[in-house]
Amino acid sequence: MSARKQARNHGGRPRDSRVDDAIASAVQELLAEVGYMGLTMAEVAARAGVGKAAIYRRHATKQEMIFDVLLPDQFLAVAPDHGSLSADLAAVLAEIADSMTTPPQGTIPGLLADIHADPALRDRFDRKYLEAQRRTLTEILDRAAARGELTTRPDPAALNALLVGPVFAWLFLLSESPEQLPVLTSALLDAALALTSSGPSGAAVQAGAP
Amino acid sequence: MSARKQARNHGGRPRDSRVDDAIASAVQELLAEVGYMGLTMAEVAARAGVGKAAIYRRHATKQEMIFDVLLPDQFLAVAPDHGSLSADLAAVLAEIADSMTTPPQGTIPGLLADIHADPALRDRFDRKYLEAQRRTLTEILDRAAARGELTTRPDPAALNALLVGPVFAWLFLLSESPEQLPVLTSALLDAALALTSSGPSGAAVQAGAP
Amino acid sequence: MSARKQARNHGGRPRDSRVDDAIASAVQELLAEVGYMGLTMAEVAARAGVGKAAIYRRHATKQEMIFDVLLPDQFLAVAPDHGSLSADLAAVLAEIADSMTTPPQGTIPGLLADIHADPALRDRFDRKYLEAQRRTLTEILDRAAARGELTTRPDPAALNALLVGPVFAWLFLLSESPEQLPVLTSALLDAALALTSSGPSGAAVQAGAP
Amino acid sequence: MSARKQARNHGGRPRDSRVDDAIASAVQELLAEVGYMGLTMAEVAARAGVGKAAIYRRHATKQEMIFDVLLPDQFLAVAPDHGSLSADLAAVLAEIADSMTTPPQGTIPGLLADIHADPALRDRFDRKYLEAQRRTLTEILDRAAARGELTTRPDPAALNALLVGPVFAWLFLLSESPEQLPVLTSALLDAALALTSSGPSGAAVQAGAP
DNA sequence: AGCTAAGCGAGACGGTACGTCAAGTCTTCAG
DNA sequence: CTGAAGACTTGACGTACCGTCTCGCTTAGCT
Repeated sequence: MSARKQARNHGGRPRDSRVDDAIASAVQELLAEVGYMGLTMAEVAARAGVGKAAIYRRHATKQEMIFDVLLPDQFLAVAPDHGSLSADLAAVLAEIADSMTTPPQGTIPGLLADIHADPALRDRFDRKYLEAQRRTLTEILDRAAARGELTTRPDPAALNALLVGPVFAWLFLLSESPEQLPVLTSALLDAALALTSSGPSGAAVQAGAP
Repeated sequence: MSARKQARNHGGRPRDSRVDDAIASAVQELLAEVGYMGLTMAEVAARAGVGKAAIYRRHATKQEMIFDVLLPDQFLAVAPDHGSLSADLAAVLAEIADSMTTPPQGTIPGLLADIHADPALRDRFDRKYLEAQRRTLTEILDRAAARGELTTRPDPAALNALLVGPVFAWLFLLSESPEQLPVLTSALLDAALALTSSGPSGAAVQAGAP
Repeated sequence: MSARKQARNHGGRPRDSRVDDAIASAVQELLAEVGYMGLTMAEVAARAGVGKAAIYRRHATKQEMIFDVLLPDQFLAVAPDHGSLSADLAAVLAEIADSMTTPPQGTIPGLLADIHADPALRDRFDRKYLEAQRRTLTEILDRAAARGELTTRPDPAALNALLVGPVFAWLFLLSESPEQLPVLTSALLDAALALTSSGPSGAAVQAGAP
Repeated sequence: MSARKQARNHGGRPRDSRVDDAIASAVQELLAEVGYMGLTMAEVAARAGVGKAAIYRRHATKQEMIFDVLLPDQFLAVAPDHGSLSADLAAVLAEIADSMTTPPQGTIPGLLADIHADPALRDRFDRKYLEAQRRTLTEILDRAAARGELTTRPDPAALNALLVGPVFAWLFLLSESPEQLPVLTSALLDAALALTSSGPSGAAVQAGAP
């Protein structure tokens, strides 16, 4: 996935997959030790017991390297049927929370900034994540519609933002403790479900016109 | 607010306030032109027609400078009574959306990363923003309670995350267009209000046990 | 002489001449310790207690730095009258020998290679050295002609090559000991004077046609 | 001559002599195109249609490779009797001039620098060239002495330096045109012969004491 | 009015990381 | 074992930026 172009399986020494692993491990360790900004390519190379050239052969820039290492290839790729809309959304929410709490502390904001700074990275992020996420949510909504659980069908992007955003905000904007995440997620689930059972701003209209 | 220590009112030439303005303008312009990562102190100084020392006399680091320039001193500081919980939340939401769309494109993620990288900046962010935000939300909830609009009182942090998170996600995680923000905010308002009128996980329980 | 452009004596912090000296000393020391090829900019900077940028502000490349440091500004610039052609030539020869034995062992061949590899350096070498050398030799020949010491006026370039070449060859092609240089120079002086007192290839003609 | 160790004539595939030629040609071409410093092993291999390993199997280092390719195996090895000292020296001079003008422009200074930087190369240079050169010059002087052409027998090293040095200087120190070399060599021959017919510093003494 | 401390633009300074590139070694597959 | 291909480690290069310091000058405000 990170390989720029896997050499035509003809001549030449093949890439050593142990090098990929060593780089990934070194990045993970160093991110945990020195943080996102403190990470240097020289240190990654040294820690991995690898030359800098071997890194740049795999990742065009430091930012791409971190991106490749931190972001797992599968993300919200599967949407197993849990039997109800509520259970499906809870599963999605759990996976979102997981993907934001597993990387070393403080790397997500750095990564996000780099993604916004580099169009190439942004494209890759889009194709790798957002697409899968959109697909999964659509599937879940389709199933719920088939079950007759939906009064109204919410905008997929809005639902996506509603699920991902608060978790991100809890962790990185409000700096609330990850352990207290359940406080958020249970409330969040209610809120999300509310979107599926009432008119598309009905509450607001009612509340705004007493 | 940005002055590190206003000179002992004794002798010496006073700070030139035109310098502060020139720096702020240069930062704004350059952020728009070259992006967050492309900003250099030398260029800011040159654009502002100012020496680098004059900048560092006012801001301890590059990150602090951007922080000082981008973040307005007032943010959610006031919570005028709009007559109903729904209207109050709508106002808050509007202010949040505004604060995230006015800075030059792509600066918010960079700023957030820097805030997470520097404890000093994080402290300032906390005191300047989160505190005011918490206070404002509490006030609004108090008023709503007094009006009898609350069935249950939601966790303030969760409500905060629910309001701020989706807007942030819409703009910076999903890269949806700022013009389409109303699509999100109207749905979001419904969802937020849902938290105030039903049991703390009632919907989930009901949906989970048909 | 090495300064690229001495800042208009207007604003800005002036160059610190101690930095120039520190660089020159470091280069000299390191050339003696690790040789021409073993010299690295990082080590020069470290030894001089100076940032690399300070070096590159003064010298465009590593090669130029060595050139600037090794080649004294004055070389064969003066041609004091020693009273006779022979004495003048002996003085020139002594200065040539001196300029080739004072730099750290083995730096001259490296420097010469770099001069041939870089047109810019070649130009500077030309203007700085060859010109002065030509001028000086011409002067000496003029004086000798005025004294009536010249039967024939030799080609200046040929005389130049005849004086410089053997010393260079002795030291760097044949690797003979510098202490034995007098063995060469005394013979060389005879040979050079021979060019001034006989017809232009007269000896060859005589020898070739006995 | 260039092979490091010819494989034990035991089993295995024999060296392909076409590879040697391809390497030599590639080096010659590339030296002419990109110069001494611009030459890279990767490019040599590519141009020769050969793997880098095949080069290193034949030459221990880049410097040795160039040395092996540029320096012909025979150099001043033979000293055919031309009938007179003058003619013999003229022949030697011609061969010297030839050996310095045939390699691609500017490679000689680079090669010389490398020889001084690497003791192993220096040894090979010594044994391959200087020895043969000394032997040849001694032979010529012996013949001249037998013919009675020598008033005094000059130091062989000094004579060597006197012959080689000016040619080198003309081409690589003064950057005079190779076409004009005859201007130098004719004068040079006179000067060299002067050493053989007068006292070892007689002219200098005479000139110095009028 | 003069003194003085601080401000000011300019830019050199030490330091540190980046990404590139070359040398020489090693590893695969094919013959 | 030779050969081509190319990945590997090592380490220098030259660039860029940060935050500090130094220069010569200007500008208030206290005495």
